[in-house]
Amino acid sequence: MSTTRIHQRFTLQAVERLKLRKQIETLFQTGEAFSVFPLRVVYQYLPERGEAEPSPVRIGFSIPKKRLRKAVQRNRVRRLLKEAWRLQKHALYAQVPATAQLHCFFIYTGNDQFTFPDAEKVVKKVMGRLLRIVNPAPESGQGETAAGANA
RNA sequence: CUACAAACCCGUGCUGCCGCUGCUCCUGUACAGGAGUGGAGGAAAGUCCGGACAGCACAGAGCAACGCACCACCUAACGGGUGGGAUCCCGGGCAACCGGGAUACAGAUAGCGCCACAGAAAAUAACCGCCGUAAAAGGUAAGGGUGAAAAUGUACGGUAAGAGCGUACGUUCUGUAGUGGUAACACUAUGGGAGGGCAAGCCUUGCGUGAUGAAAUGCCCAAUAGGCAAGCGAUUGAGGGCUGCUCGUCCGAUGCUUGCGGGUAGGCAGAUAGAGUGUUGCAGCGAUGUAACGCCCAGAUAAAUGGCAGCAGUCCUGCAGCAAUGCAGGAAUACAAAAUCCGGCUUACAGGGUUUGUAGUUUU
RNA sequence: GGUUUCGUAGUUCAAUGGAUAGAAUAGGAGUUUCCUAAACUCUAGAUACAGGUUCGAUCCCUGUCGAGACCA
Repeated sequence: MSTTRIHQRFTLQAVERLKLRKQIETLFQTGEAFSVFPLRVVYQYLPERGEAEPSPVRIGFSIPKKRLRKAVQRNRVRRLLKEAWRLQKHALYAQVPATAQLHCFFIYTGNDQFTFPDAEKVVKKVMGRLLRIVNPAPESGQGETAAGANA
């Protein structure tokens, strides 16, 4: 299966990113969200995916112009986030079932004081939340969140 | 050599690991893997101008609106640039003049409007004064304080007192002629006229502009219904054709408008070889043009060009050294990233280089 | 990517090119009250920045900076 072929490589290819306007709009209309400063994460858990979707997760990044006016600053933050996600994504990929797909969007709400260690730390925290959403522990009540995303 | 100013140029490099993306080739299965090779800027920025390009009627006329405003040249074009003229400012010089800088530099004699306070008066002037007279009426603008600005400066004549009222020399506008210059303009001669300022108040004159912008535009695929209701209209023309109005003109009947309900919104082209760029020669004071030879130099689309580490470079500081330089330290290493593409302008910018000019110091 | 509007006290708004930029509210001090509120008195506080036109600029012009709104 294609999932296993890209399993252990630290890549971030086109099929692993959110690229379709329609997918993004449904994500923002029906998805749920939580915040881990300086990120706001919008996600949606899809229990089924088509044949043309080899990746278990599709990810998107957005840095609003409100706080970071210069394009250079926004590019810098987006690239740091992409890099941190690229190096940590396999923990999540291993937990998503082969038939499901998670759509996920990161919105940056901080200022321009942002370095690569910061990005690694915050992505690690977000990863912990997403792992509980995808694979809820039996004793916790996180299962209804995934059920709500199905509707 | 140092400091300052101006113009122009540069504005990090190498290695390792992990990634993104365009093109070519190879391997297999739509897609993936491998190899090779390209992958942000001087401002890519602000969006302030000008174009290319695109469809829109042949993109047609008038008004309105908007823009520009000394002259010539450059340019695809420009509100940009180059050279020149005029005026003003600064420095030097006794002066002629020299050097540098600035200029939205058409018109105030087309008209309207405005000019606070003060002042008699702020633009068809008359308070004091002067003349005049018995007193008035009247004449007058030399002198007076105010104010940013006060009715052409000086001299002589003239007069009751005065006044461009007259004359001369000036200031300034303008006509004509001559000389120089492509021209703006300068100089000379001569005629005529005017007398406050503001046109970045309205405006007048001359010149120019079709508006809309790649979310333009064309094509393919998917989806679909020839849906329901109301209204208008069918050559006596509903409605429309991308500028605000008018005209002209064109299209126009399975048509148009409104409401309800429903569907699609994915991809390709546009889109990266061009007013391109490097070197040398020639023409020109210069902007620039031209010839030969060489080069190919981003093309993404929820949006690539990155992350981490090491070494070096440049700069600063300290120490050693006559010097070249060496050693140590430094979170000093900027401003900022394409979004159809070009030409400008403006703004931001650590540090460095070249040339020219000015000033100072040292040596010969 | 493009179009467009606007910047005045801490805040909401005024101000034909003309003296010291005005008002409400918020702030500070005081009077009143046993204390607070209300009321009254006093007080400090601003033309986004840089040039230009003009005798004189919040106003007119130019350029920056900043804040919004709109266009599928």
